[in-house]
Amino acid sequence: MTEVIGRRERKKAQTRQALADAALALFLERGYDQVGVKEIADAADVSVTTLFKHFPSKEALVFDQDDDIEAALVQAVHGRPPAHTIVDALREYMLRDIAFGPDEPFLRLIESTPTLRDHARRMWMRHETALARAIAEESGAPEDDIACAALARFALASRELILAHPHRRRAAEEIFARLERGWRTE
Amino acid sequence: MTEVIGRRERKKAQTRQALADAALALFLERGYDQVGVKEIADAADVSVTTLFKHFPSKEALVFDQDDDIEAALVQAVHGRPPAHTIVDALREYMLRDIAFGPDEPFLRLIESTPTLRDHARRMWMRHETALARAIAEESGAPEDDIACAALARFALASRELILAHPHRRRAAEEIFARLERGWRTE
DNA sequence: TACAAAAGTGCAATGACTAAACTTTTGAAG
DNA sequence: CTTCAAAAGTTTAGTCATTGCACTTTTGTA
Repeated sequence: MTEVIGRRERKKAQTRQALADAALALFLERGYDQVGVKEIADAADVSVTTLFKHFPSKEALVFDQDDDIEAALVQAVHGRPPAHTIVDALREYMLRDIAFGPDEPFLRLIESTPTLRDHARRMWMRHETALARAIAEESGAPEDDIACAALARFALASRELILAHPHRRRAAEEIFARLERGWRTE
Repeated sequence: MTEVIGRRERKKAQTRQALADAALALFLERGYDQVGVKEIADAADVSVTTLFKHFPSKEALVFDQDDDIEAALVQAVHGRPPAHTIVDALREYMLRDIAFGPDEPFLRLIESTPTLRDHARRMWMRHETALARAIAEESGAPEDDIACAALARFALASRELILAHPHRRRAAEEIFARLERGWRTE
């Protein structure tokens, strides 16, 4: 019983992966709206019903690994180097995420599909409260402090802006420098 | 020919209004998801197809007068009192909008319906570029200046935050005071 | 081996939205 | 007052994502 993952879970993960892969390939090739769920299910050789057992929606097929992000985000704030401010930590997280993040064709797919754009935004904003709480803890403010909530929201909202900018590092530095000035505790 | 608006346009506006009214009444009574477009069309005594000629989507029925906002927003920045900074203008606009804005049951409807929440956010964010341009013009920055874009985005994004806060005026003042500090030109 | 849970299937339905072809209303020009 | 084209509306039939239901197959385990 050393290997907890049996054939069952492996197969499950396999079909899930097959679905995500098939979907992404088709989407990149012909565009999100030009591909039906039926086609994706066929390509992965499962039924449409099964597809929806693995993914709650068509959009979710594109954002395979939403999880982990929240933990990483909170960790970035709590585990930052001692010399760094909270805003520093947020800037560094964003830069790291963007560098190792998604490749260009993928970004273009999302950018050019309103539904996916929205879904991506939602995905990020879903972590807003968790991030706000982490910030509040670190700065000793009450849990529902409005300034902390605002900082969390603005930091997350800046992601899209940074991604859209030709020179991402510079954009991130500019934005977070201003946030730093506004949220500095003196 | 002094009155440019004929019976035609009046009738058109009438059906449009009838649809919006019927929709809102039904939504408030039974909830957004519990009302089908068919019902709304019936209540306004038109066909479903006609409904979609007037409104591009079911959600749009709730946000009847999206227009004007953008103009007001830009005007708030351009026409601000000489002593006011851009951030002052944005804060005042938000406070004014919230004060004279939508009533509580309406807000609760939107708040409690994910689809509508998203649509509202989209609605506001659609004015982001217009606002960013206005800010850039007023501060003499290049049209695509990243700091101006960020300020526009953050100001709009703060709306939801302020609305959710028990003491809205205080929340707005706190947030915009920090934006002021970050975006001050010295 | 036998059995229950999990994974998958097929089918029918719902509900938002669209296209196409057709009818009625209305504004305006002759 | 008639005529005519555009605008507003209707019907019908469809597409597409998503869900519920009843059923079969696979797989882990007692």
